[in-house]
Order: sequence, then structure tokens, then C-alpha cells
Amino acid sequence: MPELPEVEIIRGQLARELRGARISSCEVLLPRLVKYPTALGFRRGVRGREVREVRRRGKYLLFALDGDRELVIHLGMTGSLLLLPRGGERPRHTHILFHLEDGRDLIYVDPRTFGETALVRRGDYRSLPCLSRMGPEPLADDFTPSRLAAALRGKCRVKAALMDQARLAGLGNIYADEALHRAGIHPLRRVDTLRGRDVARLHAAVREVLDEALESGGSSVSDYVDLQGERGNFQERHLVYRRAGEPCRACGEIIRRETVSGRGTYFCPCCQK
DNA sequence: ATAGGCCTGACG
DNA sequence: CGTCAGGCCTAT
Repeated sequence: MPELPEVEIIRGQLARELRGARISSCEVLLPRLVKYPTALGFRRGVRGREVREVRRRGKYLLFALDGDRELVIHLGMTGSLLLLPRGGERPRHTHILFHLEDGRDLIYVDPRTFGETALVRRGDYRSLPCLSRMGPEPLADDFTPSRLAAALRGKCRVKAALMDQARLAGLGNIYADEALHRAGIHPLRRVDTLRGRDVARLHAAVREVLDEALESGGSSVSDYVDLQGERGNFQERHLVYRRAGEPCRACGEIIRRETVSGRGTYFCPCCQK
């Protein structure tokens, strides 16, 4: 799935491309991807609405529509949004189409169908528990090392904490592993063993890796493409993610893979303690 | 705090 | 055939 940098790239493109665009109609080919209200209510609710603003919270895209409705899209693991001229061939795994008045279609494509959409009253996220409990945005100006320290309370493993959206918004498996390597912290470390300097390094590492990924157009490990169908380049700069058996770019030690809280976790046993 | 479920596809 | 996949939810 797109994680924070990839969703942010798509958000920026949507904001530019959809300025003032109006949805003339909507087709839902796979109704279970609509979490709220019903597929019918969703289609009726977006019809005729103008897109006023596109924001992001964690990995969620939030489209402010005229009226007081907000369209919420989460791309799951393999979702993508594509903006195409109307009437062309539909990509495989197309599940939702927003037909725009200007003749373009905004298309939601998702092979694994882990994504979700909803149409809510603005700011009312009760039907989306993860969004309603979302932790702080790591790229916000007010995200300080002490905010990160507060997010790392408890006794869980630091990798699990970084991926917990209620603690910190937007990190997934790739950027959690990459940030931990940059900070020199082992993914299995328990958060209550981290010292002030560890938290400071992790804070810097999280922001740096997200910034660099944004500059590189995001990570395209398998499915990720932007609104124009273009892949990112940051996967070429990954230091650990999916590099098991290869040498660490910092020290030459062999990168290991272990399962941590159910997710494949990549780290350098020499650089990360 | 951790496992299993949801889905399809790529790869060995 | 089995393993691995960028995430979230629900149940223990």
C-alpha cells in the first residue's frame, strides 16, 4: 500500500487536478468497498458535488465536497487512483468510478480490495475507527521529539508502536523499517528501553525518510503508482526493506528478516541495537 | 498486545 | 505447491 509519502503525493496531484471539478455520477462495481453509508447512499451523495479541497490524514485521503459531506478514501495495500479520459478501457480491478463533468473519470483500482471508502458528514469519522483515533502527523511543524516520546509510551516493541496509527499517523511497514535502520534501533526493542537520545534519533530519522521518499516520488515496491500511473523511485534507496540476504549499505553485514507483530521486518543486526 | 481474517497476484 | 505482499478490523 501507499504509506504517508505516497498518499501525500497523490493528494497533491488530486488537489491540483480536481480544483473545481464536479462529480456528475458514480459507479460502484464492488459495493463492499463502501463502508459508509451504503453503496447506494454513497453514489447518490457524491452525485453533483464539487470537490473543494483534498486533504490527507495519515494514509486517508479526505475530499471536502460542497455541502457538508466529505469523501474518504483509503487505498489499503494495493489501491490506486487514476485520472483517465472517459470511455477508455477500464483497468483490471477497477471497482469504483467517479465520472467528472469535464469528461474525465477518477477511477479506484484495487487488486486485493483491502481499501475502503466512505461518505461522511464533514469531520464525523465514527464509521472509520482508525481515522477517528489517528495519532499525530509526523511531518507537522509541532511534531517534536517529546511528541514522539509520548507516542512511544507502554511496553510494546518499537516496530509495532511506529506502525500503530493511533500512536503515529501514516507509517507502514516500509518506512517503519527504514526509519529504525537510520536511527540505529533494533525493531524488537521495547519502547520503555529507549533513552532520550534514541527518541531524538528516531524522530529525525522518521522525518528524514518521509521527506526523502516524497522527493523521490514514493516507493513502488509492487503496485504503487501515482495519479498518472507513474512509479516512484525511493525503493532503489531502501536500506533494509525487502533486502534480506543482501549486505547492509552502511556496514556490509547481511540484512535479516524476522516477523514482528505479524509483519515481515527487515533490519541490520550490526547497525541496529 | 498479539493472532487471524479479508483478497488477489507474483514468484520460486 | 508454498511463501510473501505497502493495512486495517475483530476477537482473544
